[in-house]
Amino acid sequence: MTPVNTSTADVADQERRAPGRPRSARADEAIIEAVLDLIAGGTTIEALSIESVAAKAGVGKATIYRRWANKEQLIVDAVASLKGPVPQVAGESVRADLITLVSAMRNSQHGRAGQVMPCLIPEIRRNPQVYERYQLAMAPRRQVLREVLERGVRTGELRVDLDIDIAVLMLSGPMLVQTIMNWDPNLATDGLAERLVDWVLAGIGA
Amino acid sequence: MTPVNTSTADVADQERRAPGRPRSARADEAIIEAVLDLIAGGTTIEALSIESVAAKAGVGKATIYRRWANKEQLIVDAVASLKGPVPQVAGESVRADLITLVSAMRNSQHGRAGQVMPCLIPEIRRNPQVYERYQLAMAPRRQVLREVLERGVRTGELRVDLDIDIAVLMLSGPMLVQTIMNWDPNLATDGLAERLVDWVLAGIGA
Amino acid sequence: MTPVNTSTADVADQERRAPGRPRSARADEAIIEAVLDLIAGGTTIEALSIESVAAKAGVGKATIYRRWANKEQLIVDAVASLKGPVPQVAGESVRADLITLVSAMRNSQHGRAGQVMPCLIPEIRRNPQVYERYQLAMAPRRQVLREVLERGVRTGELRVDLDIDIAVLMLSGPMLVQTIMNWDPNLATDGLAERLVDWVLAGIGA
Amino acid sequence: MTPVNTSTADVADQERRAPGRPRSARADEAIIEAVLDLIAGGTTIEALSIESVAAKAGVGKATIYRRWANKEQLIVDAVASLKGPVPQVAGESVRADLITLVSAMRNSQHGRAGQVMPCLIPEIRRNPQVYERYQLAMAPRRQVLREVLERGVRTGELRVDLDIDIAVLMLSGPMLVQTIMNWDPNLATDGLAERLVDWVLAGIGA
DNA sequence: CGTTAATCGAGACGGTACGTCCTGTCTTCGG
DNA sequence: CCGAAGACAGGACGTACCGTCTCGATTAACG
Repeated sequence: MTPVNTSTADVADQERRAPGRPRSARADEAIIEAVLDLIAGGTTIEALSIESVAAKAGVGKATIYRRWANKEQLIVDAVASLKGPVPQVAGESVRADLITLVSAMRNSQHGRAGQVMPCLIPEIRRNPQVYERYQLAMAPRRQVLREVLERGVRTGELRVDLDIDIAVLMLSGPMLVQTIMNWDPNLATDGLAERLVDWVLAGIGA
Repeated sequence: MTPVNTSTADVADQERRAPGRPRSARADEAIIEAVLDLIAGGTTIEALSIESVAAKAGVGKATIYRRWANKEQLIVDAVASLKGPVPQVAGESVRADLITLVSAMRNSQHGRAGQVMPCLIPEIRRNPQVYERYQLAMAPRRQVLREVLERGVRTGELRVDLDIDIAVLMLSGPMLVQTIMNWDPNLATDGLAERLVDWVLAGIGA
Repeated sequence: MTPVNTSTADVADQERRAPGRPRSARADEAIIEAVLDLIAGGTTIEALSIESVAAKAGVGKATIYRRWANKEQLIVDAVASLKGPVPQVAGESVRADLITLVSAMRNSQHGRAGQVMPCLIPEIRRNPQVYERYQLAMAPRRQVLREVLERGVRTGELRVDLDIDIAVLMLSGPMLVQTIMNWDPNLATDGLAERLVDWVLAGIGA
Repeated sequence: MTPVNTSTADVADQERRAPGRPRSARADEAIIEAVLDLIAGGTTIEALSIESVAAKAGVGKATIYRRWANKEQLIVDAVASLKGPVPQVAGESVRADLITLVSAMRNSQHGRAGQVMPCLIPEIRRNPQVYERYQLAMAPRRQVLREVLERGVRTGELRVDLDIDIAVLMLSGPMLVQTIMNWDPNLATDGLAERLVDWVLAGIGA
């Protein structure tokens, strides 16, 4: 109905520009920045009101609603905008690379991103659009992890019959539940990456 | 100030009953049922309004606020009410017991509980009270897992230098992220417990 | 749909009171007072916002909308509340009584009522409900005028074939257009009542 | 600041035309027509939005604001555009001429003009500019009435001590309040002009 | 005949108010 | 004292307009 989020970028492949005054890129930035500042400043995600975002960004409410249909869409976009760069690995030993990646996973949960992501979990479950967007943002990170594992199989550092999917899950899952939900309060996250990787490599059998 | 959650059950050890009309147990049940029905029926946790709960339960708003201080407390209690029994293990092989427990973890995420729990994650992070309550509910389940692992170390089925905390995290984390967030959409959860347990036992090193 | 303006006074003839907390009489007064104060304070009738009324009255917006469906209804009620008492006549000479009544018509257009009434004319024309209410408020005043004229006919001070309706219109119309619209800017309203009554009594024919 | 209402017509006496593209006369007409259509179509004057006018006229909002500073100015111009011709009198008897003029007053309140004029009363009271403009539009009509009355005094048809100002008010006021506000719902406006003129000529005294 | 400049339509901009909904508290009555 | 019912002050929602602005395109007269 309302042409929400039909930014000029989306029609960049067409020659013709939309009629009327084009949307302000400054407004886009100001709104996203306001969302992130407010959340980082301690505002709960459900206490985050569009009105406060508009006020903080120095923007009319309509300017927000012209771009995003609701709060969730806005927050998802805001979060997507602060995903740091995909972590790079040294490529020497598989163990070192895995530790790098698992540590990066922990670190990405600090700062602004870490405040916001857990709040999106209910939305991820319920809204397929949000879920898809989340998977899209995660894909390159997961791919790096897969490549390290595949390299390990090739170089003989890892078992030849390794199921990559399960291995990715085994390396990501524990660190995520620990950082996101503080799963085991007695477990420090500081040296956790090394311990996890070593145990995963060795297994726990006798 | 307001005697929130001072239900008759909490003062059952006292001889003296409170004066006046006792609280209706039917109201308690109706309210909890209304919350669970609404959430299972697709209502977002932040879209869940006390007014709709009161209407669905056929109860006045004050009757709810007399028992719970706010929405979160109510939801936590509602969720706590549907925790199934702590899973029992056969006690024969460690591997079989672990599979039983990890599968139980998956199954508990189906039905109404599975709909509700992920919605609490933001609350768990923010509200220490909710977090404590959640840990309390999880403790017996985790304890069963620990005991199985400890038994495995004693019987020699598991390595003697096993770090129980890490092992618990490695067994719980992957299953949780997969069931709660649908972490890897290409990964079926059906035989996942066996595969996870086997990989954890064996490790992925060459 | 919403039970607007179903105040307790309207069901006073019924024995049974409405369930729930009764509406606050203090809120009623505060709202009406706020409207009148704002208008008297120079606020245009179309610039008068429900939000400003609520703020001035120290009342939630919902408390206003619970009683009045829209701004016009509210203003009409506010105006109706400040209609002064129906003017009393001495009853000696018809001329003196007519002057009293026509002067009262002028005076009622001063102060707060005079600021508001003209603003309602568009509404009076368009909204039958508002029109009816206006006629109701005017009826007793018009009745007094009719009675003076009828008495004049009986006592022989006025012509026996006098058309009362036309006479009322002739006495009211000129004063109203002059006070409401400032019809003739060169015409003072000070001694106007006497001049009008005398000319009406005498006619302008040779 | 903004050159509002500096239409080409206003500078017609200057030799030099303004540089750039001249204003579109079609836009002027379309805007005025849109205003009148909307008001005649039942839109309240305060519900009349510039946006709806622009949409109906197929014109940009700026094209309206370039010509009129605000809504009131626009409406006043729109109303002024539909004033009919000043009524002409036969010049035979004063009574017949007065009836003609008073009837004309009634007729001018039918059609679009009659729908619009009452809506301006609040504006007339508040805005001196609007009031002046209104008086200007009324002046020629009032002048015709004055001339008939003065002629009546000269020819002896009216009393020599007639106060023309009061007489004009007495002839205009009743008809206006009756047609504009439907002052007395039991009074038909059909033969009203004759009855009013006759009563005014005769007076109501014994 | 190309420049210049004000116009056009369209529509985004920062705001304000709308009327609705919900929050957590309160105030009434009857059980 | 508890129950339902519902009013209370407050505040966010998403919509509609306000009056201003910025676009690319159009349209004359001037040079």
